[in-house]
Amino acid sequence: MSHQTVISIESIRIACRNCTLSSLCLPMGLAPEDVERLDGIIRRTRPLRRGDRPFQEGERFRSLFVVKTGSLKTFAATRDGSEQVLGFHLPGELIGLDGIDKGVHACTASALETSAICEIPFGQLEELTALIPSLQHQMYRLLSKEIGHDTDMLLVLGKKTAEERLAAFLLDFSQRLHRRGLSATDFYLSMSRHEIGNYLGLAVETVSRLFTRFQDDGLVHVERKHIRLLDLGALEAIANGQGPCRHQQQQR
Amino acid sequence: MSHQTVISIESIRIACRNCTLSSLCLPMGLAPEDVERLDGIIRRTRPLRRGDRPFQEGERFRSLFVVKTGSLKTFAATRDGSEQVLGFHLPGELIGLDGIDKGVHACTASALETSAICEIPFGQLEELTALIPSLQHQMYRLLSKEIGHDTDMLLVLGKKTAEERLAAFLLDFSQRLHRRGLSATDFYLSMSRHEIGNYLGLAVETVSRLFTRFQDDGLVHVERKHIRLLDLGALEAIANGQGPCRHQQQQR
DNA sequence: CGCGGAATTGATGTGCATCAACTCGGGTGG
DNA sequence: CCACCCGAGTTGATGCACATCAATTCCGCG
Repeated sequence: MSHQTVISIESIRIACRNCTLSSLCLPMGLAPEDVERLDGIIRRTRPLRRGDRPFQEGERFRSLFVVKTGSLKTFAATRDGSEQVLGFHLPGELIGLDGIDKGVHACTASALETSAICEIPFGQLEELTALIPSLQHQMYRLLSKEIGHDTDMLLVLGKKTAEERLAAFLLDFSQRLHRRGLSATDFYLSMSRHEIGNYLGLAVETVSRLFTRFQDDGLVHVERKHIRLLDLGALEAIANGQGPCRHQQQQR
Repeated sequence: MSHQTVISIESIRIACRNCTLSSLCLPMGLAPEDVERLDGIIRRTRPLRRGDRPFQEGERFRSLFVVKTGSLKTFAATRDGSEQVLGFHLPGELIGLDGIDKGVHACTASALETSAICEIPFGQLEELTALIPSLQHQMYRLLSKEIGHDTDMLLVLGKKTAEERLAAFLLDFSQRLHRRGLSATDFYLSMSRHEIGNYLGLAVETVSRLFTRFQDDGLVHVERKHIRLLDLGALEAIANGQGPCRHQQQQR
C-alpha cells in the first residue's frame, strides 16, 4: 500500500511535468533549463473528485490550472438562474484564462470525474514569461488559441442546426483525444447528456434523439457514455452543413 | 486646403497616441517613457473606406490593429459558404488577436464606414512586452478580456431568445460607446440589419420586427440607423430574461 | 428621376423546445 | 444478494419561436 503510494506520487510528478510540457512548452520548444524553472513554480494540488471545484465564478483570480488527468467542465451562471456550460477540458489543457482581465474568475470549473490538476500561480508565471521570450510567446499563443476556439463555438451556436452541432462536438472531442494519443474513434464521454445539450444550446431530448438517429444511420455506436465513431467522413460532412437533411443553406 | 491637410495629419498623430493609450496603457498606468516606446513601434496606415479590409482570413499574421476612428466588423467564413460575424469594433479596441496562435489570421476585418486604424507589428510588441512588465500584464488582460467577451456571446447565442439577444446587443453597444465618452442613449449603428442578425444568430426579418416591437413598447426610438434608447432599465430586464413575454424559464 | 439594395411587414412552414410517459442502470439498505 | 428507488436517458405528442418565402416600401445614389 505504501509502496503503491510512493509510485503514484512519483507518477504524478512525472505526469505533472509531462502535462506542463505538452500544453505550455512542447509546441514552441523551450530550453530544458527553462522547463525546469517553469516546473519550479507549479504546485501540485490534491486530486479532485466528481463535482469538486478548483475555482468558482466571482472568486479572486490567482492561478491558472492545467488538467493532468480526468476532465472538467467550466460554466457561467446567467442572471436568470440557469447556467451555460462554456467548455469541457481534457488533460494538457489550461483553464482559468478568463480570470486574468478583471482579476476575478469569470466562470466556475467543476470536475466531471476523478481528476488531477496542477496550479500555476499567475503572478509567478508572469515574472517568468518576462524572462523567457519563448514562454511569453507560448502564453500569447495559448490565449489566442482560446479565443479561436470560442469563435469556433460562436459559429456553431450562431449558424448550425442541432445535428450539425452534435456532429461538430463529437469530432472536436475526437480530435482533442487523438492529439493526446488516445483513440479518435472509441472513447467515453465523461459528461451527461444534459451537459452536452447545455454546451451546444440544445435540449437534452434533442441530444438523445440525435444520438439514436446517428446510430440508426450507422455513423456512430452509442452505448451510454461509450461512443464509437464509425464514419468520420459522414460526420464531417454533417458538421460542415453538407449533411443529408438540408433543403438549402440558410442565409441569416 | 493644404492648411487643413497639415492639421488633419497632426490630429491623426494625436488620435493615434490617444487610442493606443486608451486600449493598451490607460487601464494599467504605463510610465510616460514606456508609452513613448510603445508609440515608437506603431505604424499609421492609410484611412479605410467602407469595405476595406486591413487583414483577411488565411493571410499571414504580422500585426495587431487598433481602431482609431470609425468602426469595423470581423467575420469568419463557414465551410458551407456563408459567414459568421464575430464582432463589431469601436475606437480604442484591438483586433487581430485570434491570429497569434497559428500565425495566420482566423477572421477577416472589414471597415463598416470610413475608419482609421493603427498597426502594431506583433513581433516588436512582444519584444517590448518582455521589457515592460506592466505592458505585458496589459496584453494578458486584453487577451483575457477578449475571451470573456466571447464567452458572454456564447451565453447569448446558447441560451437567449431573439428579443433578449437584441436587447443585450443594444446595451453592449451603448456601454462601449459610453466608455469612449459618447452618449449611451443616442447613437448610430454603422452596421446593417443583416449584419446585426448574422452576429446574433437571427434572420434579418426578426431583427427588423424586434426593432419595431421595441419601439412600439416605448423602449427605443428607431429611425433607420439612428437609435435612441428610451428605457435602459426595461432593456436590461429583457436582456436578463426578466422581460414580459416569457411564460417560464427554459432549462436547456 | 428612376434604379437597386436595404428595410419593413405579412403569411406560412418547420426545427426544436416543451410536456409527458416510460425505461434503464446503478447505488443503497434491508 | 436482491428489491427498491431515483436520477439519467430515451421516446412520443404537441406547441411555439423564429426561419423562410413573398410582397411592398423606403432611401441613397447615379
